[in-house]
Amino acid sequence: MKIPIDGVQAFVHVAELGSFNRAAEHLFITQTALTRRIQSLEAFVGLRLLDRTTRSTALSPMGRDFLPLARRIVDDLVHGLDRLRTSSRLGVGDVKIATLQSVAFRQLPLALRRYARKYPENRVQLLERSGALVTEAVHQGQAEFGIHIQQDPHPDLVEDMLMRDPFVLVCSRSHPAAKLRKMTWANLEGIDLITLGGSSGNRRIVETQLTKAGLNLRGRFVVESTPSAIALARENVGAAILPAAMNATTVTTGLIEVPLVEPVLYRTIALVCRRNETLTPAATALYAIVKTQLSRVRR
Amino acid sequence: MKIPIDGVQAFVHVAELGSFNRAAEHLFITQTALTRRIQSLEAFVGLRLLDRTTRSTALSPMGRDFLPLARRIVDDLVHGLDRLRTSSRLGVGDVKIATLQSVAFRQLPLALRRYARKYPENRVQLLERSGALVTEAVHQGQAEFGIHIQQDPHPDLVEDMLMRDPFVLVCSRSHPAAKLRKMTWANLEGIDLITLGGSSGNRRIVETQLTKAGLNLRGRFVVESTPSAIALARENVGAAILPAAMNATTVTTGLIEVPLVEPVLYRTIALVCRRNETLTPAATALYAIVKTQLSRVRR
DNA sequence: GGCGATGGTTGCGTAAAATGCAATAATCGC
DNA sequence: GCGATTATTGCATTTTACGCAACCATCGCC
Repeated sequence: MKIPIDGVQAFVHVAELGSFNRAAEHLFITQTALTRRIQSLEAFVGLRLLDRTTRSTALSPMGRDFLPLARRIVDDLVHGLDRLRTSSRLGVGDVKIATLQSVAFRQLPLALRRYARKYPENRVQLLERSGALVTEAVHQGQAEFGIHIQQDPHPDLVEDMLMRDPFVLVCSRSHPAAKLRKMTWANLEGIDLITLGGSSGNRRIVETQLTKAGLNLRGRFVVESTPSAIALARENVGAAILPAAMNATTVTTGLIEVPLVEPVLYRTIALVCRRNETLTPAATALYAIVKTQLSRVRR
Repeated sequence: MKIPIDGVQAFVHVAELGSFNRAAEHLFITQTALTRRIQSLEAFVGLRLLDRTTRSTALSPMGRDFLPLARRIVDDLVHGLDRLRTSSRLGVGDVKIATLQSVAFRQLPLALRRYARKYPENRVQLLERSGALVTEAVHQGQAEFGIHIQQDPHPDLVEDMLMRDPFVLVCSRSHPAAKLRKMTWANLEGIDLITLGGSSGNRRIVETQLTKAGLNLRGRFVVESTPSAIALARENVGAAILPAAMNATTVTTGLIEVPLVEPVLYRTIALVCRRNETLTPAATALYAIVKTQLSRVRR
């Protein structure tokens, strides 16, 4: 019992154009085929929808009743499918992604600019989260994919490494550490530290390392975001332990960046999305741009 | 570029049941065929709508977007077609017909009773008109068919004769004419006549004949409807010229009916509908009942 | 950690449906 | 009446859908 959708479509066209021939043209089929479609439809429903003489065509009363519904169905179908098709061809649509706040304001803008130029129609919504909240947003489906710090892999999620970002000590030119070529974690002893706190993912990594180095001190200043940490360092109230990828700040703010070694500690930034879920074309496109863009960032 | 409606339907079922196997069952096809339908649809739109692993099936983001629309389309289509089908099988639906007022209150009730018993769901609307207004109502599509007095055939309409209804003289028992076996038109001279006026179709016929008989008199009383004419005759203010089919009145009201001869004048009652237009099943059914019912009325 | 059960996919032959061409039929306008 | 226009039908052909069987991947279990 197949659905005679072609018949319905044919019916709508004939009803609107008042002629089999013209309708056939519009549908790019022969008028013969059109007749057959109408016949199938009428056979299917068991009544005549179009009263046709050899000279003209008109709706029967039942056809008149059916036309509005038929028209709506066909329109919905054609437009709906069309929308899907164009979205697949052009990557049209809205995207929602979750990202670390630090990445959002540092590396992402460039990627978003490229994306915006390539797909001027599309909108992007950023969910700026810290630490595990990015992962959570992706997991719960609030975002199509996320940019987060790589962690114990969750079975429902897939990660895709973007870059390994070493931690450095950021301080003002006049800070005692500013003259060093590098700095060991052990030597941090006695230095006033500005660290990231809150639910930051960096926090977990850094504190683990500090403890390992025998420094049980938490930072003297604990802030919630990178921009605040930099502002404090600029005031020379201490030295901030930050990911190197934040380093553009050193250029624009005149701060010094000293590599932290023994060991070099990284945070690994990765793209994350749900396993076995196909992204929307718009998301796929953004994903690709973010990936090439962020993995080519100098380290 | 055929519309993959089967794919859309399959998609909806899979999305709702969460399983290819179950969806296939519901659609009474093999699961293989179902896979193919989904594949066609996805190929058509160019993107994945269902993310399926070997163990489970879920909507992709695009699929989620598309589902509501798809569901509506499929529902509309199935229900719409189904409604047409059942209406064709059972003659379901409303009917609007135009009829002479005289027929409406005299012959039609019986036919409508039969119709109502056969199709208890259906509603019937009567447009009671006189004379040419019945024809007009049909012609303009206000009624699916009509019961009118046959006349010059209009090219857009088709008539279907029901009965020939002779005119008679109706008068009270005490009226001078009540004793006659028959009455010629010429002999009407000097009798006070009750005739139908207004836009009545009878009026035209009767007046033509009166003129032909040399009686230029219009009726002494001219009324607009048969019931009024009968009421006047009952009061013995004159004799009414009426179609014989109205004769039930003689039984219930004690009036006498005298055939009018030389010539016997008929009004021909006919069904009328638009040429080349298929009636709705409901109308077809009513048409048939009216036809058998009214043509078997005794003359 | 192999193994059966479950669930989706693919190869291929067959059946069904849609299509187009050519011929036919019916009607309109001249 | 006759040519022009419009819908329908016969028939051959192409296209599509379908089902079976084999296959592949994963889950859960012993």
